[in-house]
Amino acid sequence: MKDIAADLGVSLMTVSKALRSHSDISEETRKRVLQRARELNYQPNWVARSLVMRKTYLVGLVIPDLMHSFFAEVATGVARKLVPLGYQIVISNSDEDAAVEQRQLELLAARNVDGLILASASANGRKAVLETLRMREVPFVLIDRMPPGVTANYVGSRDEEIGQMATEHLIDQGCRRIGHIRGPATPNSHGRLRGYRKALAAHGMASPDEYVAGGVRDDAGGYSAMRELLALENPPDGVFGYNDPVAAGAIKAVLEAGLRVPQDIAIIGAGNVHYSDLLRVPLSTVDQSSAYIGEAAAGLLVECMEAKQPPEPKRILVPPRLVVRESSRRR
Amino acid sequence: MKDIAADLGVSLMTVSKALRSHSDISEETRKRVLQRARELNYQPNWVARSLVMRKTYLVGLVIPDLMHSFFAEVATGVARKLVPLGYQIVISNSDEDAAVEQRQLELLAARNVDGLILASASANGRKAVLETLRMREVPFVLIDRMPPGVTANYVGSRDEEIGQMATEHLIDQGCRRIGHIRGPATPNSHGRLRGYRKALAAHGMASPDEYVAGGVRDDAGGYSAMRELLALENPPDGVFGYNDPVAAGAIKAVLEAGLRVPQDIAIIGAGNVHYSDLLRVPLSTVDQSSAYIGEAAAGLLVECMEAKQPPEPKRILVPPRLVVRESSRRR
DNA sequence: CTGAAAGCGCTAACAG
DNA sequence: CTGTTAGCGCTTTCAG
Repeated sequence: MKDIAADLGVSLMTVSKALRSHSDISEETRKRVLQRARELNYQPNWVARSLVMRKTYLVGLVIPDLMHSFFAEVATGVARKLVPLGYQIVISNSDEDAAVEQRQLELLAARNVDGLILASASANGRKAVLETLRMREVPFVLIDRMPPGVTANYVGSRDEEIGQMATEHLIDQGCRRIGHIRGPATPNSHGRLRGYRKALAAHGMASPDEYVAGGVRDDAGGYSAMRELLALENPPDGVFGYNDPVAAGAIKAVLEAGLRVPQDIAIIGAGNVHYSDLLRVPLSTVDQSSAYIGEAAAGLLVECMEAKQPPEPKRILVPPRLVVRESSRRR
Repeated sequence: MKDIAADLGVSLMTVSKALRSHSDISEETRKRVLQRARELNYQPNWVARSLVMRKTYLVGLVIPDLMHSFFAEVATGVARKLVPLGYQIVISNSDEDAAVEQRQLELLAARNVDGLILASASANGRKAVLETLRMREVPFVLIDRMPPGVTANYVGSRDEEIGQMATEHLIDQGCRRIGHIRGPATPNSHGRLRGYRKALAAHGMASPDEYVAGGVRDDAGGYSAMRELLALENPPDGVFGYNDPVAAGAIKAVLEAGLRVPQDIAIIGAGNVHYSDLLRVPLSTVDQSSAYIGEAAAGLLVECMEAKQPPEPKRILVPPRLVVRESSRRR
């Protein structure tokens, strides 16, 4: 900028204003400045600009696992919304580790990101994380995981409804002994479990404790949990898996045991990961609009970032949608 | 910082040095400063620090598609290497669009990222992108896609070897009419095709043009390309798909046609996406160590960022590894 | 061991 | 319409 100013014999301020098409600069000077800037291949220094403007156009996205198709989709949705507005995304993999997450959040805050989207790994109770953010007055939106008893912006799915929908569907397909492979000890997992129980109760069906296995989140976990279920005296004839990877692992176990899906055991998952259709048996699932969750969270965040006063926290719950494929189709 | 200094009756400089455990500060003052900093919940402002230090601890990662399991793995590898060193990652989805990519790169440069890792969407010929980076003197490492005729840091896989390995394997399994579903017009795709041809030639087998279909990169593309192959008078009995999604789509088409995999048609892909084992028929593949590619690229980048003089460009080619699963096991 | 001065590259506020 | 002054929050340099 200094160079441009010197070359043109104008002041630094004139250049600064011209470059940002500020109103009070004559058309002609502006053109000259822009011209020279192009010649010198000048690009404004965003670090300096951020410092004085107190705005970095950086948004932090903290998720537990990039490789999980759900979060990759969320990230894509977030980007789709934010990039056209000039923001860039700093991504952090917390690896399901609360300590890592905490450190990353502090770093992001120290970097003065304009906002944060967080799928917290420490969702189970620990609220310290959120305190930090509030103290620093960084606008933030939680996704997917909502620590109990906090009020904050949140975008997620209706877990109880997911569990109910999946279980109802299995009942509908004629399953009489329905099992569940549950997720890790998180609110999501509890919600889906609750939905599962509720649906069974509504139909006057039993839900023996031994039919609920797991506490897992990936295909390896689903595989071994399913093996436990298969070892029961009277194994289930329908299983609702916490998520699609778990359900996929379950299918693998069933087939390995020489049984058929869905004829002997019907299986349904949740999440509609993009490769569900390509699995051993195309997997029925409850879709939770992952990309849309990302977009909605980003939209909410933009509102917060643009508002002078922090607006009232909002909750957006995306309704689930049943996707029936071969793994549960019995009639 | 000003507050801490005032509270303690020392100068701003003393605080600054104490906080960074600079050597020439008495143990005692340091402790007092640290103490007060904790009380006030002080966090250094990285924007200001970046401005004066000319170092942001930000690394840009530009990839064509986060949802593609390969790039998600690469990103994970990059993070695993860089985060412990205090860097954070700004991620950019170019969506396979050269213009978007160009704009994002310029933004990242303007942000003064310390380095860049780039899987370029404009790999086919256009070198303008790289010129930009060199002009700005941002250290960068290319991954996965190498524009022809440039010398730059590069980490990727040996595509020709991948093609050869896959094809040899099919030959080995007794396939006599081997087809290929090729990828889009990129160096990678050409390399794999070349490897395919080379392997056939080495065994004195024909590679009729009609056996090479596609120009696709995802499962939908693989599906329709396979249907073309199946419509031939004398369809192949073994198919090498450009990547795993393509191969998975091909399997779907074969099964739908009432044929068996691998008995009627053996299929192999490349990339070893993490769900390969869960597909309709567990998919044989050529592993290209995606996460390792990310780590290696990050390592190379760190070298460049830390060097005073830009070091000689290096090329790292990760050797492929055959992973045999059911989709190609015929004996 | 401590601090005063200068400046990173830029912009907001106001004066000409 | 243009320019001057001050300062964003921090660090480097060098003098006490």
